[in-house]
Amino acid sequence: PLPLANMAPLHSLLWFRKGLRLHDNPSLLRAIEGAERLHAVFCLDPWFIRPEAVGVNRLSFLLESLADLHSSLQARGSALLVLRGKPEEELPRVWQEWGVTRLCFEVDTEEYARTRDLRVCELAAQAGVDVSTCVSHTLYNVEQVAARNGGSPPLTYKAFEAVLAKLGPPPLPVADPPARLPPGVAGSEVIGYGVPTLAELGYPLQATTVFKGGESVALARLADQLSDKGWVAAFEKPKGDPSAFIKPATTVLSPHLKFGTLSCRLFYARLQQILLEKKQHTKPPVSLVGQLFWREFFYCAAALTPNFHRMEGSPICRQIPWDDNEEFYRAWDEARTGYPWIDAIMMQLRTQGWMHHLARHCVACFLTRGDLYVSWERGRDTFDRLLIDGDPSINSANWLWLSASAFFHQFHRVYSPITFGKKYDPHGKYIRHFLPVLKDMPDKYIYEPWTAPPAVQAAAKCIVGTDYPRPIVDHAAVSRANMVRMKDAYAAGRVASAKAVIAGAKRAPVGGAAGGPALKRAR
DNA sequence: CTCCGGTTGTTCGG
DNA sequence: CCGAACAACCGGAG
Repeated sequence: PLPLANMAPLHSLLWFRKGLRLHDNPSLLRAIEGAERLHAVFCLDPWFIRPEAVGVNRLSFLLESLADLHSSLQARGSALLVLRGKPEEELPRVWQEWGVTRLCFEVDTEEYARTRDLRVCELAAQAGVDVSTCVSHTLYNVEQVAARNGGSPPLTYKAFEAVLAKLGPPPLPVADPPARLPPGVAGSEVIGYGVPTLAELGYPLQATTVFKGGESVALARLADQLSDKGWVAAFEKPKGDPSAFIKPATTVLSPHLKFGTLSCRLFYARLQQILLEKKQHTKPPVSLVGQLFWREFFYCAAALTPNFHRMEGSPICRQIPWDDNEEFYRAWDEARTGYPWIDAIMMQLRTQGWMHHLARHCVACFLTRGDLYVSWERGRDTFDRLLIDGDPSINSANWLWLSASAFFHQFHRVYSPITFGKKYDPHGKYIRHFLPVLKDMPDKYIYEPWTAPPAVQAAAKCIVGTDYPRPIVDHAAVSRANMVRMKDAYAAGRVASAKAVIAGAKRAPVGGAAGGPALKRAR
């Protein structure tokens, strides 16, 4: 005889967070297994829904994604109900109101999400609601990756690739959901659960980005990007043109991967299909598959490294005494450093919420070790707010990289805010587009307008110091000085870690005393 | 300990 | 367009 509990009608609550799609959605399949009712919800958490945390472009992308998800669910006889409030309060309310017996959601490894989900799971346990989670935001389970690396996340891409080789290919996408989904709440019960407008959420301005959210858009973009198989096979990330803005040099699928409107496993599977047909193709780390692996590498490191998002207390972050220079930070943030290449990139960030990877490198290097010597955490926060693909793990990881705080340590390789962009865009089309005040500056001075003779500035209707700022620092001088400061900071770190090793050896003289190879350097 | 390789630097000389 | 010098870091392999 079946236990009585199994006889109770199964009412599933599918909680969307990332993973805003119907394709390759194992949590959705889990939720409908034997379910009499399915309630699909998204919760607008006030923690995120504030302009200081999430800019209008990313929020707009999210709302478009929710609307698209809702219409796809509607086409299957279901609906997306948008809750407003803290998940820890809203979910218990609806699972009581709707008689929910099972809660399904996708694993999210982000710091905030882990704490939130742990709390929600506790509340579910108290309420007698079963919880079921699936890994589908990443190719692999990050815990398994770390386990196969001896219990800690790999710190180099090479080591990471070696672990993936041991794990074998990632899971294939799961089947699409059926054409009809179980019913949820209906009629007057759904009133107040629609997708809100920006204004309703306290965002007075409309989005300015050209990039749109939603699973439909993501799948169309994927198909479009993969239609040129030669391009896919020849893709080499560092060879892209960061100044291309009409037709970007990369796929711009990152916001869709961030929100899960595109499954990384579907993307991976489609890439593999194409590469099988091609005799020769590029490989990780520079290929498109390599880009998915970078994403995975950074998710893994972020999920399993304590204090990953901070310098203090991080075991992998170099301790660097950055300058607390508010004016420098604000000039960078507000696109008024006086270096057109840098300011144009920051304007692209503000208007589109997306820049080419190498463009991000230039402004990140400039803010930190290259020129302004401001902490990577400040720049990270700006990116986190304004990028449409802003994802804490990947964002912090890249800032750690560019500031030579972790993963990358060749701090004497500094991007020039003048010559780097010039290589790709000698006429400054990119600068002229994002900084219209410079549109009539002659090519010769477009990257260094302060060197233009006064008559030239007057003719271009752009007087440096009045219409466009003078350079905030002398790049040649400060970058040289900063390299010395970085060298000193690294040296101080080595001294500190040597002391830590000695102290550790004194504390634990038993066991592997001779040489102590097990002792990890603490920085 | 040494040595090697590291997604994406710049500048100069040819 | 290409290689070398520049100045020199790290983690990981051996």
